[in-house]
Amino acid sequence: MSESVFHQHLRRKGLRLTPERKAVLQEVAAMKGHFEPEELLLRLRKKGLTVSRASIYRTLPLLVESGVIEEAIYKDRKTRYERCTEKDHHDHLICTSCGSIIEFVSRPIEALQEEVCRRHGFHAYSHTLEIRGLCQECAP
Amino acid sequence: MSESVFHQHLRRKGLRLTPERKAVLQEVAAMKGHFEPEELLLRLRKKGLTVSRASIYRTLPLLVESGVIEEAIYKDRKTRYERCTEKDHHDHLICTSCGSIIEFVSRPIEALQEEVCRRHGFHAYSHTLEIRGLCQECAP
DNA sequence: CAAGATACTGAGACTGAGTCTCAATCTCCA
DNA sequence: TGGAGATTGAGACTCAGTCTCAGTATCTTG
Repeated sequence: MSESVFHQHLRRKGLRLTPERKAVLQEVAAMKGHFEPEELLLRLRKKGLTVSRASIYRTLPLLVESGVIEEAIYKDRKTRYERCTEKDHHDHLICTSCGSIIEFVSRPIEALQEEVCRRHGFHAYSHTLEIRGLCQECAP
Repeated sequence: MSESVFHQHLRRKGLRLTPERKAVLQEVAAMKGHFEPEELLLRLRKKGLTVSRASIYRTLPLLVESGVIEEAIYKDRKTRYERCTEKDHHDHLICTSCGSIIEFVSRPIEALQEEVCRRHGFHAYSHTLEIRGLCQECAP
C-alpha cells in the first residue's frame, strides 16, 4: 500500500518507479524502528541487490516527501529515518550517557504544535522533538 | 554573570578557565540569535584573537553542559547554537523552501514535556523541537 | 622555589555522512 | 524508431567535526 502512495507521489512529480526505488521501498518497509541509510545499503547488499549508495540517498528524500517515512532523529551527524505508522507520531527521549532511546507518544503535544502552526500560518509536514538527558539507569 | 556560571562548571570538573575559553565565552555572549561554530571562529579571527578551531569545538560542549548555550537546530549537517536566555526556551518552525526560521514559545508544550520525562524517570537537560514545512509566503 | 602531574593549546591530518559529476542506460511517447 | 528526459553507479569530492601529538601553561605539594 505504501508502494501505491509512493508511486502516486512519483507520478505527480513526473518521476519513475524504477527497480532501485522499489528495492529501497521494500527494504524500508521491512525495517523495524529507526534505521540509517548505510544500514539500508548493507541489507540490500546482503540480499544480493545492487542499489548504489547514491540511489539510496536520492530515494530517501522522495520517500519522506511522499509520507512513507520521516526523519526521526539527528544524532552524531547522521540522519535516522523511521517508517510512518498508522499509529500516532512519536518522539524521543535520548540518553546521552548510554545512548538508549525511549519513544513516547503525546497527543496533547501534537495538538499544541498544530495550534502553533495555525497561529503562524505555517504548513507543517513533519517535526522532530528530541529530549536529551539521562535515563533512569544513568541518572545520578 | 554567565562567566561565573561557566567558571563554576569548569571548577566542578577540574578544568580551567583559560584565555581561549574566556574569549569563546565572550564572543558567544555577544551573539544575537543562532550561530554556528565556524561563525564564531571568523568573528574571533576578525578581532585579532587566535583561538584555534579545535579549541572552539572543544569549548562549545562545555558551554552547553554549563547551561550558557544550547544546541538549537540541526540543519544541513551543522549544529547551530543559541544563548540560553532568562526568557522561556523557544522552538522553531523551519521553512524548507525559503529557509526562514520562526521562533515560538509554548509553555504548555514545555510543561507536557516535563510531564513525559517525569513519567519515564528521565532527567532532561535540553530538548529541540523542530517543525518543518512551508511558511506563509511559501505555502501554495 | 623546584618538580612532577595534569590540563590545555594549535596545526594539521583524518573521518565519514552525504553530495555531485558524468558517461552510460533506460523508458516513455510521438 | 528516435529522441527527450529521467535514472543509474562509480567514485571523486565536500566539509563539519574529531583526533593526535608535541609543546606550553598552570596547579600542587614538599
